[in-house]
Amino acid sequence: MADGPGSQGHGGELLLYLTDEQLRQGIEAMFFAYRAFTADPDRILQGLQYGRAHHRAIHFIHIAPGTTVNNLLSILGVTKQSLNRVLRTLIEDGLVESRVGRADKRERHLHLTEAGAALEHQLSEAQRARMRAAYRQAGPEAVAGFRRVLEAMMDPEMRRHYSGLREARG
Amino acid sequence: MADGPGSQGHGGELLLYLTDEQLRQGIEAMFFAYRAFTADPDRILQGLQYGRAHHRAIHFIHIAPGTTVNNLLSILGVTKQSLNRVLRTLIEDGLVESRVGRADKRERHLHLTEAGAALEHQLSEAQRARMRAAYRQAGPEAVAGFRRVLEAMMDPEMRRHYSGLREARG
DNA sequence: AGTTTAAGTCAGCCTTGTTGACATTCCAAT
DNA sequence: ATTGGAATGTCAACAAGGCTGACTTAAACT
Repeated sequence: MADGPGSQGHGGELLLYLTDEQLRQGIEAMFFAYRAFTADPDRILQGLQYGRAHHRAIHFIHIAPGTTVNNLLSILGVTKQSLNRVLRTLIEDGLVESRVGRADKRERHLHLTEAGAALEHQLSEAQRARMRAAYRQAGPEAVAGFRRVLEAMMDPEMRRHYSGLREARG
Repeated sequence: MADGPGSQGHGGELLLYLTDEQLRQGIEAMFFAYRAFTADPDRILQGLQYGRAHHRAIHFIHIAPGTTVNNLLSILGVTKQSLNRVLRTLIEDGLVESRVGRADKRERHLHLTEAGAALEHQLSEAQRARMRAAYRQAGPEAVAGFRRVLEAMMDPEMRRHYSGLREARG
């Protein structure tokens, strides 16, 4: 505990960044950063009838237009009952469109309407603005490290859903 | 969208890491990584009667033993009613001790009991294990960048509560 | 003495997660 | 053609953990 990260002990940086104290600081940084990261969209959604769950659904429908409910379920990691409640209000409010599948008519393919895309843009722009500012402040090398650590932290199954890898490494 | 991060266009890395697509990938990486990051403690708490709210309280009481209820409130960013519900069960279950302040008897100073410290260690070790693995995989330079970006992303008021800065820069 | 502050409590509401049971629709295999 | 299973949707009930508002108690400040 007394051995802070600034210490220039014999171990050098190669080992020092793995001390419990360093790890604890990383844990706390994740907590505070994630809180800030969700704060802006939360503020926007507060005015409407929506919450974070709606944001997540809108985001992933935007990323993967035409995705099925089942696929969205596995990405979001919630029950179909939870997702359905959210999805129903979004469809009722005309933000999301549910199209019956052609090949498999049991499936519903989800798309954003124009209004849905507009809200998506508003929400994501708020998040992008914060991330853009953080990226600018930290610099490109820090950003590369940031991404590497986050990717290493994900569960392998979740990494499958993570579109960043497809684009970045493809 | 067609311009992935791997593209070696004329802009070079100095500008390319600020494209909307890059930012979107950062946003998604935060989402999936944070989910993984909280999954392990959540699993442990599921067996007990506790949730993520209890974990947060235990964490910050561990970091700042003797902290007052009001201080904890401002760190966690919840209402006293919400915190009180959590705190009450932790005190009843003998994980947290509430001591009347000496200088100001209105204040209650919070401490973990031995049992509380044991649970804290179990929870934080699960998180440290994941972070340690990610840090190892990404390397020290990536870790430094990771921390820089997270710190830049925090709200300034939250940065006050963030103990990493005190230790790292002090 | 009167006001403010710290903490706690009660009641009620909302969002978002959970189970379990069940209906419908459709594909696919027998 | 019928049956089995998969995908979807719905109803009901429940819990965690946020929130607001109103109110009390005790202590400290002015």
